[in-house]
Amino acid sequence: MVSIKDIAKKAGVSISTVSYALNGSSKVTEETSSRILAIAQEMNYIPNAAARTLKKRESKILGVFLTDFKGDVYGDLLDGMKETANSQGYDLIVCSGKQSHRMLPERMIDGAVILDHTFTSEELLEYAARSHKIVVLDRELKHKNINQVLLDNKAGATLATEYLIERGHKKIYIVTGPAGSFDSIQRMKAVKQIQDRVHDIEWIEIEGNFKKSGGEKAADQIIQQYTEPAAVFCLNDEMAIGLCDRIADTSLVIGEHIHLIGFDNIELTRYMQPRLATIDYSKRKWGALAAEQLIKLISGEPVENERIYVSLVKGDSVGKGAHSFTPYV
Amino acid sequence: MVSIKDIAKKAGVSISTVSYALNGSSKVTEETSSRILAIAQEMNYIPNAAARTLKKRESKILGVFLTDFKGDVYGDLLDGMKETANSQGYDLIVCSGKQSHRMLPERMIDGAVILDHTFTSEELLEYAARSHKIVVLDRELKHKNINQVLLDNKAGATLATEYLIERGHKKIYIVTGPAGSFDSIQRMKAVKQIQDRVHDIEWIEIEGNFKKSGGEKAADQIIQQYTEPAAVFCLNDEMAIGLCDRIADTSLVIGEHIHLIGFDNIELTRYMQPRLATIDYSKRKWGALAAEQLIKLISGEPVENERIYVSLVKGDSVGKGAHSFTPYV
DNA sequence: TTGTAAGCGTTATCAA
DNA sequence: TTGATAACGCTTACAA
Repeated sequence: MVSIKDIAKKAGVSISTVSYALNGSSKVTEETSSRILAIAQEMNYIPNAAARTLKKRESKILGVFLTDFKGDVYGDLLDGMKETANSQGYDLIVCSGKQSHRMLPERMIDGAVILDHTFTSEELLEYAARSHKIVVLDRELKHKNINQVLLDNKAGATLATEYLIERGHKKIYIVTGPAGSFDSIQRMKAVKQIQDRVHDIEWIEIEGNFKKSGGEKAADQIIQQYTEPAAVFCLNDEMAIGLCDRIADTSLVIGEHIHLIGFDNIELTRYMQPRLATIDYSKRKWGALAAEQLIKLISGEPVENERIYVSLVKGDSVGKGAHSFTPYV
Repeated sequence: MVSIKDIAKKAGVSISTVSYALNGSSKVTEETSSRILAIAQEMNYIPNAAARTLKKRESKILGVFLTDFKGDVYGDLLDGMKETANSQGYDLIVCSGKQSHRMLPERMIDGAVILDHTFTSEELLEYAARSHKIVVLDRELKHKNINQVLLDNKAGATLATEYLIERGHKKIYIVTGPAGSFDSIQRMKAVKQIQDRVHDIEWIEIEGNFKKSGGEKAADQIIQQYTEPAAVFCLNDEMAIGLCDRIADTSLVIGEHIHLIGFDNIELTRYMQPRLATIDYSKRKWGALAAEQLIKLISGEPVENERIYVSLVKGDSVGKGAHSFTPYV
């Protein structure tokens, strides 16, 4: 491995001169600088990241932490993050799993974006207390080293629920996320506000898990209880897909007997028959904003918590209900 | 930031004793060791990765490089890789984009898995020459520091093509990948072998790009030329999906007028109407094997190139052709 | 069993 | 404009 020491020897200068030349400092003459650069090139010199990180106390790397690599939500989110990070001179790495948490406290990365419930909030606060910079996408956390970029869950859940009501449905199932999930809790809050306001509707809550299996289990219950058309708000698309799968095995038809809306507008929903109604938001923007906030945090700029806006995507998975002649306004 | 120096001072021992204790060496007495450990705990000590990496000349991190984060193929592949890596004491990070290439030569990671055509083969050989360890998933490359874990593309393409022929189709479109793609070239080789063998079939090749847009463009051509039912082998599922999208806008029906098979068996195909016929392989196993081979390479164990086997997934996207009464055997 | 000290490859301060 | 030199935080001979 060739180091600046080797270059210095070959060029007949000191290592500090080499370092300056390599870093484009104006302290060395154009002449020596270009001579050193040429030698470095010739010797196939490549700097050592660990040494640089150790000395400079920064790696210029941002880490994103995901619960797993499977989620369909992530593609655009990560691309948005990468683009922003790269444009500001940072590299982005994606990590998953308990083992990888160490990257942050061990200072392998300069900051972290969290979309991963395997981090407890206490853990994150601990890192923040050690002055590590963090952007959370999946919870609320107040600390000067932590910034939030959250979905407008409440607006989304309100849009979805009101859409079902507007379409004349009077029996509405809500399939929730797993118990502790922030997104699920937020979305449920919005649903409950509507429940308090609108009284002529039968509400049935089913605990889900944000995974396909949760939708399948919910479907089983709904099928078993089926007496008349009903609407279902799955708090994410993946469960809606699981639910569809299971319904497809019966004589019930989505959009006719079961009226379904999801949340996330993942790619797959576009290919469902009928098209799944859902809540959309720009995943790319979400990622870009998260990276931007993190970099600001790192450079000590002041940051405000941010919010990602959502919109309703209509779809034939929600048909007209028996009571659509008395629309809710 | 608390370092072993601080611990040493507080414990009244030397830094080397602290280091030994922290690393569980049997060179220090149980007594001092536990005292040191307690102090470290109390001081919230966390080791510095850069320093350790610099000194030990290894990071215990494996990198995977992907062309982009969007691909639908990656979830299980990465999970398989992560699982194997973690079980062997390595962390896994996922990188994408030209900028991130430096991770390997700058020794941030101990080795790389490549599924990313933004790396040229020359570039990879250069890294290998610098003794960096690499596993390639998307090309053939011969070097003692490079190992291949490749799909059995030829077997897959043969299965797919023969399936179309068996079902009695006499006019077969092939939609290829982008010009330089290794997978595309390999798959085409298998197709061409069949072309040489089976003569009563009309073959039409369309250049694609392995993306949805390629399938859409191919569809346009096929629709325009349409006179009688035809079969199409899209060299990957994504193009098959794009093709379906476009066909859906016409009066032609998949499985009746257009008989379609893809390659990859991505998640989405299961939700298509009708089910897309395709070629399946275990993405999880692929990832696991890649990680395993990379770790062997790093530890200096001998490795052989590996192959991932594939199988045919039938689907109603391929109906019977007019000539199915004379099956090809 | 513990301590001393060298060194991993950089950056950066201070003198020359 | 350049050079000596001291860190950065850690591991690991070798000495005590």
